[in-house]
Amino acid sequence: MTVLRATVTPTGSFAFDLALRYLRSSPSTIVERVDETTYARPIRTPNGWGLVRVRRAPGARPLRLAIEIEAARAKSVDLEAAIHFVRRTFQTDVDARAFARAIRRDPVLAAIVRRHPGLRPIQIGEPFETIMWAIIGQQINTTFAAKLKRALLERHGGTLRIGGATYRTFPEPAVIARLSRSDLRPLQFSRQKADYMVGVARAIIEHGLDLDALAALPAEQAIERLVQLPGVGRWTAEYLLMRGLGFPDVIPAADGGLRKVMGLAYGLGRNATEDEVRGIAERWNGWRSFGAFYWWFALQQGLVTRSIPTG
DNA sequence: ATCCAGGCTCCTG
DNA sequence: CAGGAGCATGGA
Repeated sequence: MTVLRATVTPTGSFAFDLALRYLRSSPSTIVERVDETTYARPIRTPNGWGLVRVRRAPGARPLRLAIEIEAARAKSVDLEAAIHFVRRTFQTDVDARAFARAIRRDPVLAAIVRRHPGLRPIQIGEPFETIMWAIIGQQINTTFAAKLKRALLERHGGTLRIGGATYRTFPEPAVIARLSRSDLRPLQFSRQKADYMVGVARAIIEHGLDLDALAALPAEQAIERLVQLPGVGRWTAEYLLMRGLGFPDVIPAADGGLRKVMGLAYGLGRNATEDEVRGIAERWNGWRSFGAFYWWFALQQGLVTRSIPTG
């Protein structure tokens, strides 16, 4: 059992406490263990599996993140992979000041950001976990979606044992690719969801679909490819780009939660339409993912109960 | 009870 | 090409 440590310095204002708060109330947080001070989860590295822990580095100003990775055997510990994972997950390398400048054009969003500076679109595990979560979450309420994800993890996930503790790892594409509809129906997945998930896993395993490689494409091209997969519509593709591939300027404008919270915040007196969400988000040009994430945060934290005054 | 959830596909007219 | 049913369950 070996532990290696490092620190990561985010560029600009970064609110680790807000990130933890979001994760603690998020239904997708199943693999992770998150408490008031620490984010922990198993990650797959080129050297093997390890457990990453992230905390605030004590006393550091400006804030730095203290990272450690622990593995069962010394040769499995991969500090570089852990650092990369943390930078990607918490989006520590983006220029947050440019975001702050950009959203001055929208006083409603700016009012939220002013009270909660330093939030960034947190990524969900590896891109495969993100797209599985997106498909799981299609149409159903988030409580039930969390139940399905937990069932998937417990039935088909792997296990990582470190120092007497046991952690579950999200099932890899090869595992899901070997399943069929009848394996997932008993876990309460609909036939469609089961087919979509197995189909995406098989596209990866059998047809060479490389989700990570999509990050190098322009957003519209990446979306165009993703929506060719059965069960992946525009919402799901945009969700993956924003929450799994680190695209800074993508918004799943059809999202029910966004339509609800933005309709309220912008004083429409009803849910915003997808077109209205896209229209408002044009004001965040270059940073739509950040804006969308702020509204999800606002929805989740109950920050918006009426139209937000902009005086 | 009825409607609708952090959608998508397939079918109809 | 717009509109609606069905999916599977649970919360409001």
